Amino acid sequence: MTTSFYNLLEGVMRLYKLLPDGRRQIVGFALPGDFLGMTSSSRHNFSADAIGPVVVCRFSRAPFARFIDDKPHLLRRINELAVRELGQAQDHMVLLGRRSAEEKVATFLVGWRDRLAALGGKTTTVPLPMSRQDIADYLGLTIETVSRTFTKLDRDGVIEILPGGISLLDPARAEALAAA
Amino acid sequence: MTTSFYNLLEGVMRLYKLLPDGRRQIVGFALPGDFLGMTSSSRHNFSADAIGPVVVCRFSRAPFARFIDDKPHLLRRINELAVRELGQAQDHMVLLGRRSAEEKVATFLVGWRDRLAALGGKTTTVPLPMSRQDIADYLGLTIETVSRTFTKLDRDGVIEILPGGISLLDPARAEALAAA
DNA sequence: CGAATCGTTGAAAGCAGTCAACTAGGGTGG
DNA sequence: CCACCCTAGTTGACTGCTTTCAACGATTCG
Repeated sequence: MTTSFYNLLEGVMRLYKLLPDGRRQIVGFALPGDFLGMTSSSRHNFSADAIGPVVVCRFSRAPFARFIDDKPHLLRRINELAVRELGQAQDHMVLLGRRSAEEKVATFLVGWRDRLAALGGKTTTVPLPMSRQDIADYLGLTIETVSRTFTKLDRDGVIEILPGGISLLDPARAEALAAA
Repeated sequence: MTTSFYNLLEGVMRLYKLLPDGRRQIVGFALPGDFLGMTSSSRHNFSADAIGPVVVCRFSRAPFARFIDDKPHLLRRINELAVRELGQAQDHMVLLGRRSAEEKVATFLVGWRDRLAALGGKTTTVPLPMSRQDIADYLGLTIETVSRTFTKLDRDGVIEILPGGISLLDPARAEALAAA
């Protein structure tokens, strides 16, 4: 596995791991600006693929490592990035281990909105380029449970289901469900 | 939170996060040689405490950061550590999101045995210094489910429950359940 | 010897999973 | 143009794994 480092410039990617029997856990979604490839270096079946068209900036591993050696400043930056990702991973463990389906979905929607907002988008309408199966595999649920929970949040007036996304009708209530 | 870095020299610690309502997720156990404090720097309620007596080597954050700046070599080491932890975190996400209670417990026992073995211990008898509640909060289960699963594995001849630990009677079967 | 804590076990409930049918778009080819 | 199919998503009925509630046993400690 001669993987490389990537900088995602445009599009959305899913990062996941597979069990031998096919069960999948998506460990994260990547958005433009995200840095990929740190973790795939270590052993284990780690995969990433695009959701829709993407533009990436690819760095061969070895040359990149050499390049970094000369720039301790850059290494620090990489390190901060790894630590941030580690923190996000820990947050996600809390979600997977200790939250209900409704909390999971609400947390996902609010978090996804915030990430898109940070890239400079509107905050009420939230596009969801990934499939329900992707969301299910990210939240440790089944596709049916995700669908039912979306419907419930819609009926409750928290969100409105739109083609290709949702609208956060009641952000406060959604954030309450996501309360960390 | 002026936390510091720590190097655990002796003993066992639990690292966890709490939800506002008290739900707890243990994100990892630390053993001698483990490096703590990278993630607690970032915001969020992150806690760590000792399971039994511990000996740690403490580094104040600021001086340590300055010290590192002069040693790019050391920074690389730290970075590798962070990446390794990130990989473990991803493995644990798979466990929390996609595995059954029995698989979770078996995976935990095999993994814990391997970590102890790496520190130079026997491999058949596995001491478990943490409580059932700790194990439950690590695996995203309840204490009752953990207890029942232990009992089941015992009845099935996979393990033998001992005071303060277990014996891996059938490592092959346990590893099959933990199959990653 | 209680009192307290930890762990185990049982019975019942509930949340999410499974199985299956149905709907809605979207693309293709006749 | 429309019939057809294929995929994604929704919904329903039911199952079942894990949780919840509760009692009991074991060990420790004051």
